Amino acid sequence: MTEIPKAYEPQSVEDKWYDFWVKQNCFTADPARVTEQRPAYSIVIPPPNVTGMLHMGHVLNNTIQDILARKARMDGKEVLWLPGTDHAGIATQVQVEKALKKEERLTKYDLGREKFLERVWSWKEKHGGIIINQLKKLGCSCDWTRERFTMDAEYSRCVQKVFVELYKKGLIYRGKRMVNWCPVSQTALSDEEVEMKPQKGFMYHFKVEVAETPGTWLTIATTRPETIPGDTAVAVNPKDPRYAHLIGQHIVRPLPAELPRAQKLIPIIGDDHVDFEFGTGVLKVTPAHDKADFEIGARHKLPVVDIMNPDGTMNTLAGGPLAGLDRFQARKVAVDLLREQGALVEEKPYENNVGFSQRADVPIEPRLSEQWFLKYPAVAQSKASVEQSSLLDKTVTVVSATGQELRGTSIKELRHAALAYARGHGFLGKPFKNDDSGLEIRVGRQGLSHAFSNFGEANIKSVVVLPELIQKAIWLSSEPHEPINPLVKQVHRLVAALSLGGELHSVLITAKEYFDGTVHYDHRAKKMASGGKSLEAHPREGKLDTQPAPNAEAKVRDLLVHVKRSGLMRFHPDRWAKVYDHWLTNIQDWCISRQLWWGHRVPVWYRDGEVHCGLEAPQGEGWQQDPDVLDTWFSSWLWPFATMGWPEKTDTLRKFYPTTDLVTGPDIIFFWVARMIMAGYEFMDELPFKNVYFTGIIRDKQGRKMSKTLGNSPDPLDLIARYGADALRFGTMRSAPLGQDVLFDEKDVELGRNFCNKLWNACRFRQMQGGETEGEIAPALLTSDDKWILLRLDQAIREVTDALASYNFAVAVQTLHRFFWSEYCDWYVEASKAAFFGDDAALKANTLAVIDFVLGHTLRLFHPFLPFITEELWHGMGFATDMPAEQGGKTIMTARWPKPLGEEFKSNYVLDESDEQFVATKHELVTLGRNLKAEFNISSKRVAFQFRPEGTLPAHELEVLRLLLNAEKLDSITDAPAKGTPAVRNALGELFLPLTGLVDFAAERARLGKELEKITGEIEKVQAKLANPSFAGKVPAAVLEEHQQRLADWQEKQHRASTAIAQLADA
RNA sequence: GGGCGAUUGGCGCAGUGGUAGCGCAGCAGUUUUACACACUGUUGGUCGCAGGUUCGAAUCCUGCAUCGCCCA
Repeated sequence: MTEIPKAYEPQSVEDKWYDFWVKQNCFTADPARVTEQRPAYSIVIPPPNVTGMLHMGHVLNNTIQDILARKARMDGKEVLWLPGTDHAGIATQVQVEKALKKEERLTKYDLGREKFLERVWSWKEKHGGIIINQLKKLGCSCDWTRERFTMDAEYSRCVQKVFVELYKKGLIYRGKRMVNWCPVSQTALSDEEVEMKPQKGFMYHFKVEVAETPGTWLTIATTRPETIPGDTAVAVNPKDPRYAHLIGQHIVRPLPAELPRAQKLIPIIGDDHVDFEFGTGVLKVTPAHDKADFEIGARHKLPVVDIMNPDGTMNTLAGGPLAGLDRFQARKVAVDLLREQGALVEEKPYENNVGFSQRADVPIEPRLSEQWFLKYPAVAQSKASVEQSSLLDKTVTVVSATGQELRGTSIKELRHAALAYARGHGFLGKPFKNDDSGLEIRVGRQGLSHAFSNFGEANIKSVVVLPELIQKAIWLSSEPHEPINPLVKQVHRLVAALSLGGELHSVLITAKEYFDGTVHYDHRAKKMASGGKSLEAHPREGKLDTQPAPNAEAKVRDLLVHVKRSGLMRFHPDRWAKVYDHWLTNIQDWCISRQLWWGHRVPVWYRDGEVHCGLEAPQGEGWQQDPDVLDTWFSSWLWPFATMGWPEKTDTLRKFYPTTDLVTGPDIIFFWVARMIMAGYEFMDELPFKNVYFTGIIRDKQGRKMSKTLGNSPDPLDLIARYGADALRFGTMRSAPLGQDVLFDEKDVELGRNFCNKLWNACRFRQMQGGETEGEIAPALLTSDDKWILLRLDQAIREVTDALASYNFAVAVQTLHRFFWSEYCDWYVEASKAAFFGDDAALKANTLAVIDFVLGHTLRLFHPFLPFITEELWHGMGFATDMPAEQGGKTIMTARWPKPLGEEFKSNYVLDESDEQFVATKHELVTLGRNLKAEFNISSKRVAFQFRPEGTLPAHELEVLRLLLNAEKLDSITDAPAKGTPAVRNALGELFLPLTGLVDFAAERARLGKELEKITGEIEKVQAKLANPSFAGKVPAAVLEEHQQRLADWQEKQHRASTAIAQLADA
C-alpha cells in the first residue's frame, strides 16, 4: 500500500488496461445479447481518412463518442461503436502522386492505372493503420473486430449496387453540364467541395466598338480578361435606357486580335438577369467558362467556345499570344494586349469571392464537361424527419383583430394574456392569429381553445413545425372539437392545406395523430378553391370546396405512417437543423463522377454506343468500362448500414440500425450528414441515426483554425505522451462548450493532468488509512460531514446524468470537477481527518465506509471521461472484488452507472436538509475564521483559537473545526475572553483569535464597524424591495418568502455584529 | 445581399426574469504527516451600446455596433 507512487504515472497504466479491454472483448458488440432489458446502443465513427493522422479535431470528436459509448455500457446497454476509415479519393491519390514524383520522378501516367493503384494500396497498407492505433491510444472503445474500410470488397459491392439501383430508377444520369473543374487534380468536383474565398485582384474596364454604329463604344467590366476570346455575346438589361436600343447590333470583340473583323463580331443581347448597377451594366458572356453565362448562353442559344485545356492552360482558340499560357499568366498578357490596342480604359483593385478546390487549393474553373449526376432521393422525408425544434424556443406572437400583439412562450402564458386582453376589450369570441403558422386562436367564454390544447403545457409553438412534417401543408387552421373515434378522448383538429397532385386540398387531422403518427380515422381531403390567387402568397384567403380529392386519403395516411415508423431525428445543438433544412430546400443535382483512379469505378460499360450498367461487366467482347470513379462521399453516405452487412439483413443490422447517436463536425453537414439521411431513407427505408451531435471546431487560443501550415496544431500523441490520454480527454472536454468552437490551450491538458493527480492522491490517502474495503455504513455513526458529502454526491450524480442526457459534456466535466475537488477533497477529506487522527475505531471504520461509498460512485461517474485511471483505481482500491463479473467485477466499464440516492437510502441514513444547513454554517464559520487570520497576516501560521458555541457542540465537531481552521488548538469556552479579542460569529457560535499582547480595541471596533456597514447596506437593499407595494403585491409567494428570509438572515448578522460592538464599548 | 452565432472581470466560459458565478492567470502567504500537478487568503465586472416591456432585466422585445461562420 505504501508503494503507491506519489504522483500518477499514466504511461505505465494506459497500455496495460487497453490491452486488457481488448483481450477481454470488452468492446465487442453481440447482437444476440440484445433484449428488451438490454437495449442496443450504436454509433458509427465518422471514418477518418485512411492515410491521415490524428489531430485535435479527432480527439474532440472521438472522445465524445467514447464518452457516449462507455456511458451506454454502464447503463447496461449492448453497445456497438463501429470504427473504420475512408479512402479519401483525391487526398490519397494526390499524396501518392507526390511521393511518386519525389522518390522516383514518375507520374501516374508513367505507371499506368493498374500499377498506380497497386502503389496506392501499398501506401494504404503502410499508413492505413496509423490513425487507428492513435485512436486506441486515446482510449476509444470501438469494436475493432468490425473495422471497415470504404474500399473493402464488400463495401465496394454496396457502392456499386447503389449506383446500379439509382441508375435503374433514373436518378443517375450522364449529362454535359457546367461543373467545378480542378485544373490541378484534373477532375470535376461537387459544389460542396468548392470553398469560396475572397481574392484580391483587379476589375478591368475595356471598351468595344459597336459594329453597326462606328464611333459608339461600350465599356465592359471584367475580372477575367483572359476569357474574352471565349465571349460569344455581350448582354445588357432590356430595361436599361442606356443600352436597350443597341440590342440586336454587334460589337467587335477585341481578342484574339489577329482574327479578321468578320470573325470578331458578337451580338448584343438583352437579358433580364443583367444587373444595371454592377460594373458598367454591360456584361460579357462567356458560356464555356462561367455558370451564369452558360445559362444566359442557353437562353439565347449562343455558341459555347471552350478556350482552355483541362490543366488550366489556354488552347489555340484563345489566340496566338495566349495559347499555351497558364490562365493566370494569360490574364496579364490579355491585359497587355488590350492596352496595346488602346482598349483598356481602367484597371482598379477589386476584391471578389473566388471558388477554390478544397483539396488542391487552387481556383476552380467552371467548365462544361460530361459527368455523372445524381438527383437526390428521398429529399422530402429527409427534410421532414429532422425536428426543427429551434422553432420551439421561439416566442409566439398572436395578433388580435384590433392589431394588438400578444406574446408568449407557453400555452398558459398566451392563454392568460389573451383572456385578459379579450375580457378587457369586450373581445370574447374573436380570433387571434399566429402569423407564423397561420393558426387562429379563439378566445371563448370557457377559455382559449386551439388545436393543441389537449397537450396542456406543451408548447403552442410546435404548431409552426406541423407544415414541415406534413410536407406539403402550407396553411393551418383549427376546427372545433369533434370526437370521431372512441380511441381519441378529445379531438382537436387541424385543417391543413396540402398540395396534392398539383391541386390544393384541405385535410383534417388530430393533434394526437400529429404527435404519434397513428391514423385514427379516414381522412377525406377536400379540394380548396384558391380564389384565383396563389395560396402560398395569401394562405388565409383559401376557401374550402366540397369536392373530395381522389387518392388524397392514401397520401395523407402514408405521410403519417411514415412519420410514425421513422420517428424524429434531433440535431444538437438544434440550430443546425435550420442549416440542414435550408440546404435541402435549395438542393442541386450531385456531380458524383471524378476523373481519378483511386476510388470506386463507375459500374457502366460501353460498346459501340451501347451502354450497360450493372454489377458485373457484360458478356461478350469489346466492352469498355467507364474510366471515372465515384465521389468518396458517394461511398460514405452508405456508412451507417453498409458497415453492418447490408444488403444482407444481418443480425447486426437488425439490432443496431438505426444507430443511436452520430457525432460529427458541422462542416460536413451537407457532405455527409444530409446525404446519409437520404441514403438511410432510400435504401433502409429508415433514418440512419436518432441524434446528431455537432461538435465545435477546434481552434488555437487566439481563435485561429488549427492547420498544418500555421503549425498551431499540437500533436495529440505528443500530448498523450506528456500528460496521459485521460488528461487530454478531460482537458478537451472541459473546454468544449455546447455547440461552440473550442479554443484549445495546452493549459487545459495540464489541468486534466492535475485533476488525474488529484484523483490519484485522494485514493492514495484512503489507502493509507488501511482498514476493510467497502465496509457497512452504520447510520448511527454518521457525522454531519458524512451526511453532507452523501447529499452532495447525490446532487452530483443527478447533475452529471442530466448533463450527459442533453449532450452537455462541458457541464458534466465541470460538475465532476466541482464535486470532487471542492466538495470532496477540500471540505470532506479535510474533515474526515478528525476521525482518522482520533482513536475511535468504530468512527474510523465508518468514515472509511463512507469514503469507499463515495469513491466507488465517483470513479464510475468519471469512467466515461477518464477510462484509464478509473480502471486502475477501481482495481487498485479493491472495488472490483465483490462485484458480479458483468457488473464491475471484471472491469469498471460494465459497472453500473450511479443512480441518485433513493428516498429509502436517504431515510435509512437520515439524510436531510438540516445536515446540509448545519455543515454549510460550519463551513461559513471556518471561512470567517480563515479570513480573520488573513486580516492579521497570519493566515498560514498555526495558532490557537477559542470557540464559544451557541448551545453545545460535540467534541468531534470541535475537532473538525480545528482541522479545517488549521488551528494549533481550539478550546471550547463558556465565557468570552479578554474584551477586544478579534472574533467572528455566526449561528454556530463565536470564534475568537486571541493574540498575545495584541488587544487593540480601536482596531477591532473599526473592523466590526466595516462589517456592520456592509450588512446594513444589504439590509437596505432588501428592505427597499420589500417596501415597494407593487413588489409585495405581484411577486410569486416563493420569491417574496426568499426575500423575507434574506432580510432575516442579514438582520441576524447585524444583531451579532452590533452586540459585539456594544460589548467593546463597555470596555 | 440572406441566414446563423457571439459580445459577462486580463484570458476562457457558466448563468432563460429574483443577492453576478466558475476555472486559469495575477497578488500575498504556506514544505499543515494524500497531493507544490498542492493548500489558504485575495484583487478585479455599472454583463457591447441605445431604447422598450416588467415591481424587478445579463436574461424577454426592438434597433444599432463589432467580431466570427455558413449560403448567394
